[in-house]
Amino acid sequence: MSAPPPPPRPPARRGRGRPTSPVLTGDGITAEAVRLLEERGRDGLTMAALARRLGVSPSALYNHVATKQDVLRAVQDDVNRRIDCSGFDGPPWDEALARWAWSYRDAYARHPALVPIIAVTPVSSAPHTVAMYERVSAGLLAGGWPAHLVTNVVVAVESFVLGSALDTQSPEDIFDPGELDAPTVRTANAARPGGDTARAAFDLGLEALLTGLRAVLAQQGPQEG
Amino acid sequence: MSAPPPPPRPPARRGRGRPTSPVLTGDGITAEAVRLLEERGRDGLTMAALARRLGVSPSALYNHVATKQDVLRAVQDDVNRRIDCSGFDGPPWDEALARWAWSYRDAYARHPALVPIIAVTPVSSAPHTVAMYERVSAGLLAGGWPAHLVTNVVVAVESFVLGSALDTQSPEDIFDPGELDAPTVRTANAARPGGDTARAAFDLGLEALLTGLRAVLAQQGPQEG
DNA sequence: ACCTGAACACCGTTCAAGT
DNA sequence: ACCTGAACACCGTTCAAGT
Repeated sequence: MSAPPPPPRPPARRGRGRPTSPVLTGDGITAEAVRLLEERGRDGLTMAALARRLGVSPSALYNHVATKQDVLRAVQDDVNRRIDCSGFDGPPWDEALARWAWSYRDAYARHPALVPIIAVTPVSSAPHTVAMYERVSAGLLAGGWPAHLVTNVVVAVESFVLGSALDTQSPEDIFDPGELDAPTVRTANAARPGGDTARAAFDLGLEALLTGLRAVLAQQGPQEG
Repeated sequence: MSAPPPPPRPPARRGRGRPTSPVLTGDGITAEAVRLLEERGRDGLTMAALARRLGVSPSALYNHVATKQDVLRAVQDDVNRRIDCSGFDGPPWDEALARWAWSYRDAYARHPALVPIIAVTPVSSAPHTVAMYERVSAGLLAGGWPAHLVTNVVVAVESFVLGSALDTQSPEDIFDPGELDAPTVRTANAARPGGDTARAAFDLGLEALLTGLRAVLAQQGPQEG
């Protein structure tokens, strides 16, 4: 058998004979990866799929990123950039924290695949992520929190937010015991109001968490400003 | 080239000529999967690795499980079985909830790969998981919580627990801004006490959450018992 | 410097063939 | 009924070769 003719190629984007601007850039890869993740989900974001949408061969990506993990980190930073930290510029810390938490949850509800990554990824190469933490930390400090508790407050709220973001993905019947014997679970399910149940649970938990944090802060006594 | 001789095989576990008890069982696969996950982590749990440790070819597993997701679900239920719900048999609901939350967090800190799974997996084929929810729900109801809030309380605490379990996997320097400009983040990092920082954040958050939940319950007024 | 195409060492899963 | 071994359609990544 002779080799089949090469398949038709997408329109050439490169110049001929002389160096031109590169087809790919790091930012272009990140932007396309965000779209791909939103459209096709975690399993849809493959290096091959990403390359195809960029009109390039998979190996070309490796001139711009070292690994797929790199791409995910960049996507992450891009998502974090859009989280609303504006509350920390004026309103009281608890109100600001609530606004931040809602925005944070909504962002990761759209990108649940990123949850296991942010929990583990160092922040040092993610400028927008660092900027977010800077604003949140400054707001808490200005709100009267002692410096030694600031990071723990951030981590506690963040843990609740990320867990809640995962919960938004759960199917409606997740607590249906099926054939199994669980009368109280059935009772609680039946009594739970319909609608956006993940939202109701987040609302309850966030209110409780903030109430408790206010109590903790009140026990600390006034801080130096 | 002639085919190379077959490699030496592990000691035969099967009888000859007559039907014997099968090499594999669903429970045996689950138990080995738990060990593999603990020893080699998420990426170490492959169907091929699982089969090798069971002395069997990968395709043999598919006589007992439909997909790898099945294996993960069974592992999950096995992990949930060991979570401590004993508090709900006597102590007040808030104390019981705290004990449950700590035990739950510790279990998933050992199995962070399962976190994205439990958040999304229906409970109907997981008997130990249902039994856990049954005890927790009954304890909250007995503790005075109105039925329509029970599931939301469970989900809120669970979200915090699972997010915190992921946080236990974060590297020590996760908040180090590196070259980036983030003075308040630096201040907060420096003031944060060393030791088990994930534990300190969980402790703070859980205390706050429980304080807030007590306040929510107090507003509800007494319930029918 | 940046891209292509072939290749490598894996995945999870299917299926005909054996006993 | 339950296992083997070959095969399939993928992965992420590397690398020599081209311009």
